[in-house]
Amino acid sequence: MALLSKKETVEVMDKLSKRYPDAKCALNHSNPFELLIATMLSAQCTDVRVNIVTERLFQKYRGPEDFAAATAEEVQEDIREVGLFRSKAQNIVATCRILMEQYGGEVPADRDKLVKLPGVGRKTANVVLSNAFGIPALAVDTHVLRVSNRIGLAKSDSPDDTERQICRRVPKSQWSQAHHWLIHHGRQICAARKPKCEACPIQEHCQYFRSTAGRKGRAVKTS
DNA sequence: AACTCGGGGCA
DNA sequence: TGCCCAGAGTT
Repeated sequence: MALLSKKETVEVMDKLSKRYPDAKCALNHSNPFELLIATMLSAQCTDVRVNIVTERLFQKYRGPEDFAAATAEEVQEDIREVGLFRSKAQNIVATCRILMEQYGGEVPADRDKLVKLPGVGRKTANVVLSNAFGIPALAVDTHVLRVSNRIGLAKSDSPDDTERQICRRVPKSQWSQAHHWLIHHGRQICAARKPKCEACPIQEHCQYFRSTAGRKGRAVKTS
């Protein structure tokens, strides 16, 4: 099965953008520091209140200097309601102290430096690089991998290869948004287990849908 | 590449 | 309960 054509790719991105106009959610921070913290907080968190908690957090802590001066226990209490608060509070405080001590209170626009921060991995680093600094990086998680391969935006089990293939077809100006569209689509519609193909905006472009049409209800291997 | 830690959501 | 993550860190 061939990859999507350039023209089809443009149409798919257009439809996803119209379907998920607010897909950026909590990650819509142009400020690199707030984006970094918001991304760390929302990682592995499916609680929609994470957006509210994040905004509230930035009311209290204005910058890395405020987090660096706080205790992990204090921050933990501020983010308690969205879960995973223990390690996250520690990581946020530790990361901010490093920012203050080693990077002059600024978030480094460098992947190697970002992933050395406690609690910051490859995916968080890519989100910050692409969204806050406009640096070519597209974080490929399980959702992006699955959706991309189903619709023919990529054909690979490797996140790195998939990233390259997507970046080769999607205009650079859409990289950061494409990431959120694909993730959002993967959670809301193109789920691993029971994909809601009947509600899919890009159904006619999807190779997976064509290959499974008329076989609804049957267990389908998805990965 | 495979495994562990981690807390919540959901069937 | 068991299974699954808008991951990271370690081996």
